[in-house]
Amino acid sequence: MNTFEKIYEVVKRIPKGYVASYGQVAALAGNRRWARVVGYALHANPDSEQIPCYRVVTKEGRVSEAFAFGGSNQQIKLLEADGITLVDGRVDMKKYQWDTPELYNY
DNA sequence: CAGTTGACGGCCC
DNA sequence: GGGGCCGCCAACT
Repeated sequence: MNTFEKIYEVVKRIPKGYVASYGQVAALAGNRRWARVVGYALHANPDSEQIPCYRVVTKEGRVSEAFAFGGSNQQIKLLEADGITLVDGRVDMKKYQWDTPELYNY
């Protein structure tokens, strides 16, 4: 399995109602230094239907402006549809960060 | 094959 | 708390 696929597998495990930071996804994918690679991988998102890349935000809870299919506006909308409240365009990481990834470590 | 790029993160002002 | 700088690693050209 290549690096991108590892990253996608992790993103797919993010539970509804939570978000994960790029660094967190990178760590779960195998290397915490892949934060930038995660961003790259999600930009190249091959399957937006199965990969909830909108649940991945920066450590500050900020969404990307170059969101693949509708801009950050669309991403915010999707997050709110998951029950996540955005304050000033940001997610409250303290509340919504995916803090139990081990429970989803199949 | 070598240099550049980027949906980032940490550290320092 | 916000802005800038540097390091990081795979993909791209």
